[in-house]
Amino acid sequence: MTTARRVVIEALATQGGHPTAEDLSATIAQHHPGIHRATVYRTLETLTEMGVVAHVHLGHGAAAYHLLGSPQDVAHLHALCHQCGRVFDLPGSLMDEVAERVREEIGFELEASHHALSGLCRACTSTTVP
Amino acid sequence: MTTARRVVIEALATQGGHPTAEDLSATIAQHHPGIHRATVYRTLETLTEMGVVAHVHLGHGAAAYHLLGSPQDVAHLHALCHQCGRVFDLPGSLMDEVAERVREEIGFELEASHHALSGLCRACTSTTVP
DNA sequence: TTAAATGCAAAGAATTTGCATAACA
DNA sequence: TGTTATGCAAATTCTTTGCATTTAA
Repeated sequence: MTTARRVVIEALATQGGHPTAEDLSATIAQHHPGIHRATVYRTLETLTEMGVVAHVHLGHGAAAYHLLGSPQDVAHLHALCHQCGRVFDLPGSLMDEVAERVREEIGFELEASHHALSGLCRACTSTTVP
Repeated sequence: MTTARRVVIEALATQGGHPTAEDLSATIAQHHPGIHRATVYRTLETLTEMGVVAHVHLGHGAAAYHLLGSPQDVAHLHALCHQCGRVFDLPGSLMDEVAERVREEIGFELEASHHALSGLCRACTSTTVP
């Protein structure tokens, strides 16, 4: 447990929303200028392997990191509106049946929370009417 | 309809698998060295706006492009194994119920095929047993 | 002809890597 | 003390942009 790791975990615990590696890197830079971006990336990778954090792929590959097992973690899925970019939380059980079906059919073990779903949120749906 | 667009569409029709913009760019470079990478990217964007092609976000942000309405397009979803990286096709209707539920609950219009699902494929599940 | 598309080169972002140094156990 | 992690800078990879030129309609 090094300083950098403590700081990264702290940032994950503190920062709300769905911070990307770059977001975290930026936040950390403010309070701990000494900690290099590369270290943040490497630390996130290490912590992921250790099972302490996980990430969700939102749009365009910007993965959002979060602590595992934290109070606010309570397994949930994400839906990304590709119009306004907002992220909506969905119940973690939403895909249970789908996962079950995929498991039976092709033996694929779904990790539903690892990729966001996407589409249009209510607000953008109404705006988009041509 | 310009040369570049014809070539991009041709590449999409020809190239199997789930080519990324970079993949397409590379393929095209072999047969049509004149066509610049930037043009491929721009063309893909344009064709997307025109509704001719679409892309799926697989892992790490590398979007896979495909022609819309092509015979082999028949609406389907993708599941990405994050161990071996292979992409599996799933029936397009798989998420219908989920979409319905999300629509009712938060008014979110899901586009299930726009992001891949992810998890472990059968082969990797068995290999991973520690 | 005239607007739109292209090629080029260069700029950008996000992320990774090699290596010497520093910190942890 | 001997790894392992870090800081740094530079390299990569993927993608976008400005602008002059070409092309299609």
